[in-house]
Amino acid sequence: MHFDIEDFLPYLLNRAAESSSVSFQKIYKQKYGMLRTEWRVLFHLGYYNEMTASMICQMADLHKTKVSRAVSALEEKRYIHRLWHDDDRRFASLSLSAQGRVVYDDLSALAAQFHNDLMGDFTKKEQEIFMDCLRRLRGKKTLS
Amino acid sequence: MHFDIEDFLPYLLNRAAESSSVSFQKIYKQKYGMLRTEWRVLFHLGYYNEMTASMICQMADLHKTKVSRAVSALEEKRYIHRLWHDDDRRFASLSLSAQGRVVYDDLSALAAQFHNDLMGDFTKKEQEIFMDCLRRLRGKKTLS
DNA sequence: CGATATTAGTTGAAAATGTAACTATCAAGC
DNA sequence: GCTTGATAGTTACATTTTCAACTAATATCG
Repeated sequence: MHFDIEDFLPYLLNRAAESSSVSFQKIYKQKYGMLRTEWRVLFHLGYYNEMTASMICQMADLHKTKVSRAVSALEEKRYIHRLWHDDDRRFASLSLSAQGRVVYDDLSALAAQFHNDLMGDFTKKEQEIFMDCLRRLRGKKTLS
Repeated sequence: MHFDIEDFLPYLLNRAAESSSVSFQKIYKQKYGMLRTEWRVLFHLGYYNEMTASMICQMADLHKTKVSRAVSALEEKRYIHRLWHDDDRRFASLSLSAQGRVVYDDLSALAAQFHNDLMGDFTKKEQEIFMDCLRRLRGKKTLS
């Protein structure tokens, strides 16, 4: 079976992912001193309003230690609140603070714009297929 | 402008990239004790036969310190040779050793199979568009 | 030729990540 | 109620990565 380096999917995906992430990273890093994982947690909270850390782990495909550290960092920046449940004191509801909401509103607008810029070159049809492939790919594990 | 979390391209790309890379990583890690960057350098050398470190940096979108360390690791594993140029002693030609070639042949065959498994669900048309989008995306920098 | 600038690659320290072990809380079975 | 097992989240330590400073060799320009 022939191996073509420029077509190897994990490689192509990684380069495209890195390329797009690094450009957008500059924004949240410069403006708000956030790391990639922090931005990821922040936008989940901004979008879904209230989640526990483990919900974020599941939805965002992040390891719990990464989330734990991002949550601490975001709390220190005063971007989120953490409310420990009274009925089950193992877990806490996480939600954006007023300040965190401002940051989210700003960044999510920029993100939307960034997304559209990236997609701008593609036709509607291409966009659909592209996104669809990406979604179907995620979570797929082969050669197990 | 609306921000939809499940459609945000860098996020989708990252998850798809991570998901596919992590699965394949198990293979070269278990069989040959290689890191991701080492596998990346190895398959460039296997494919292009002879390159300098800085050529690899460019082509593979890797930072020179990462490549430098990967090259040292691969040399220690006896998978590559390093030949310092006589006419310009700043740089060295890197190439696979016989043993490295065996490893490359094995892994590239598995990689090709892995790639096909990943792509298996997509139609020919989808595959084309998908790959094309990925290639066009790479290197694109927006919001500068 | 000699000073300065570039380029290839390496190294060390700091930051981030991954892994495994840990605490604390709750659930289930007896 | 007590033991055993699961779950939420944190912490410690080892591994990787990043960033900036470095060496060494060559190129440029007076």
